[in-house]
Amino acid sequence: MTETKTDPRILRTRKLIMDSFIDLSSKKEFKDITIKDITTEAMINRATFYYHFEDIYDLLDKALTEVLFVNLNFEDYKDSDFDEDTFVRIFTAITDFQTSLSNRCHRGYEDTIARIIRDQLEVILYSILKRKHPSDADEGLKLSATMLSWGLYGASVEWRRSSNTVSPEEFIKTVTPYLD
Amino acid sequence: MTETKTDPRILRTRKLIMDSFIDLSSKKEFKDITIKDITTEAMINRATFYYHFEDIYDLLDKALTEVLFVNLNFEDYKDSDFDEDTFVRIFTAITDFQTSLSNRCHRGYEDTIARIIRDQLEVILYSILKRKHPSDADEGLKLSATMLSWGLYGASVEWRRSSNTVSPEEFIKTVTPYLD
DNA sequence: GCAGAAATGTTGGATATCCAACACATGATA
DNA sequence: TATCATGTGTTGGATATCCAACATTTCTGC
Repeated sequence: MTETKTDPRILRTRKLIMDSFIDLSSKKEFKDITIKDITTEAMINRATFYYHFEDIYDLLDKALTEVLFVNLNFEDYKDSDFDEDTFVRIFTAITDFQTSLSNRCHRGYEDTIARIIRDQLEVILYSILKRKHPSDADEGLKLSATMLSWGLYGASVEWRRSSNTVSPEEFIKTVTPYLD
Repeated sequence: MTETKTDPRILRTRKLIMDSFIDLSSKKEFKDITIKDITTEAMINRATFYYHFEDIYDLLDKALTEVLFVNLNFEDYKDSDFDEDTFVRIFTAITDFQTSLSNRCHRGYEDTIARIIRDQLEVILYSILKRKHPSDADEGLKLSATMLSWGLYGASVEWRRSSNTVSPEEFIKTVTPYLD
């Protein structure tokens, strides 16, 4: 393991910035949030922001990735099998994430959000597949993970379109019988 | 004015420490809270704690002073006269403060808390008296402030003893007619 | 009582953060 | 167009914070 622990100041500052950003984004449109707004709320210097993030889009990216990662709560089932329960939990995490975002104001960044969701899914799905088929070629596993992540994301879009007529659990369970 | 603005890192760190302490003190007895607990929660190094506070008693003192200061909300009436309304508001702030403390676990530190309350009151009362009688001797004003602060604190003890049979407002209004 | 563990304080060198200043871009106003 | 205000991004020197190590005190179990 390349375990090189990061300076706690870095963790703390990133957390302060991300928390402030998430907090602000529930009060303002993303386009109206300035870097000064964020650093003021976070009680850190503006220069320090640039020590951690390229720009505000980089922050958007990393903050959403972080939130989704927490939502997915990977630790809970990283050792479990690729069963229906795991599948349902992942799907529910996605829909929860999107619901929480719809309360904030990220209009115009749907494509960014979609990419973040698929990227995170891909990483997780690959690690599960890899454990199930340790000896298989990486290319095949990676492509499977990619396709599954697109599929899951697509399903979440479809679920949103059906506007809550059925719970995420019910929704995804209608397809799990066809997966193995 | 000797306005020398303090480094924002200092303000931020003190806030992190105090907030963590206040948070912890709602979950544990004061005597069971260690400095490591606080610094872990605050995400700061233990050595940094000692950069800001002598020890945990110093923190208790400063944290309670800060909370009481916020409760008193001095800015709101620092320009107002020493009328009944001001008097009632100060008294209410004290009882609110003590009520909030009774939910936390500071048993055994009643004397410390009492001293903090009187000290804060004294500062505020003196500034109000000084504005009302700018030309009077400081000794007299200071002694008046001291006596008033002891009196107000004593009234709050008496009010707590009467265990909520009457609101703080009603309680203190019964004596205001005798003050001028 | 005694030994081990855990908490308190302290220190010097390493590093993240701050500040002030700067150049540049953007948008509003006249 | 020109001007002013506001936001973005960058830099070098100053400073708060971190770390690891240490000595000391206080707690805990036997």
